[in-house]
Amino acid sequence: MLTNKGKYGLKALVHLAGLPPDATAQSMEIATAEAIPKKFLDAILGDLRNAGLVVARKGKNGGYRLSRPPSEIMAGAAIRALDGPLAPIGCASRTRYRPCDDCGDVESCSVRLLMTEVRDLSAKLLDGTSIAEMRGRAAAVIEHYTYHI
Amino acid sequence: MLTNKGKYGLKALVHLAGLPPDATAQSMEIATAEAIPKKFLDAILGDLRNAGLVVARKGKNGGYRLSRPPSEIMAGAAIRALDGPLAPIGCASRTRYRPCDDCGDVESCSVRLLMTEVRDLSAKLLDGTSIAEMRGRAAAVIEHYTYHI
DNA sequence: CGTATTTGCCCTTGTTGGTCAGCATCGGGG
DNA sequence: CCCCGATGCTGACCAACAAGGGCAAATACG
Repeated sequence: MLTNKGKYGLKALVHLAGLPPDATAQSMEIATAEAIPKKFLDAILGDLRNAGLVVARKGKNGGYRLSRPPSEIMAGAAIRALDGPLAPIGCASRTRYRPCDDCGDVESCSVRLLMTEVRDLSAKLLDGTSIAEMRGRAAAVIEHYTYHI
Repeated sequence: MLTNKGKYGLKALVHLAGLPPDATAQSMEIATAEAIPKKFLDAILGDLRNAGLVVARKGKNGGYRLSRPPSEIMAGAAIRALDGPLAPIGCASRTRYRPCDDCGDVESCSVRLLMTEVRDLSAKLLDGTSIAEMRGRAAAVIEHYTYHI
């Protein structure tokens, strides 16, 4: 599941990707533009900073910017930083495997076998899609509208 | 995310799929065999009954059995009955669409576009995998072990 | 140097998932 | 016909997510 935390975080990253390079946006600006509760966004941007995806500058004219070009920041990395593993269940995670205490034989657990397939499909997509691509696709939809008014 | 509810429910269905046709298993038997808290399992089997996936019989020699052959019960249906929509976020669900109140334009929301892809991949897999297939794959792993002792 | 501004951190409050305990209810068999 | 054995239902309790308020810390600018 994608929690509100993950959703807001992705939106904030896409917002930052729309800024000119090396420009910063303040949390208040992002919060109003994306309709995100400001306090919650503060905590989220803090996590993204700890994960090394954004850099923050305090004081006047401070704010946040992406730590790398948006084409090098993958959606999967952001979701992992905010919501934890991509796998629908801990025992199906490859980055943060945690066995269920209720499976007798982990290797032959029918649920785990299926959920591992779900995880692999999701991870392939999310780790292969960058923030720049997310922004590009949304812009393409807008353009499609404009052409068909 | 797959909650414990969904995980336990799938395990219970796979357990029932292993019984001879028209045989019933009591919740206590399933709970001990699959290491599931009994009371929680009672509620889960109740939901699966309300969803029409299992049928229950009360009284002596009562218990639960699948309502249809296990090849006709899809994992996706069980997860939807227990954990809700397969989509990672409500606005990306096709069966139970719910708009986020924070997206201005739903159609061009970058998060929704990406999560719709995740949902489609997951749904294709989960709605295409039956309880019988889940059981079969787990059995195949066991067999693989036996051959390589 | 000091002050306004903005991030960074802690503590509190409501909502949801997970679990347990007990009581109500139904149904078959002696 | 009634009683044992099973499902079914309600309420209580604890942990995690969601969100908000207040305060400390850092930094650019006058």
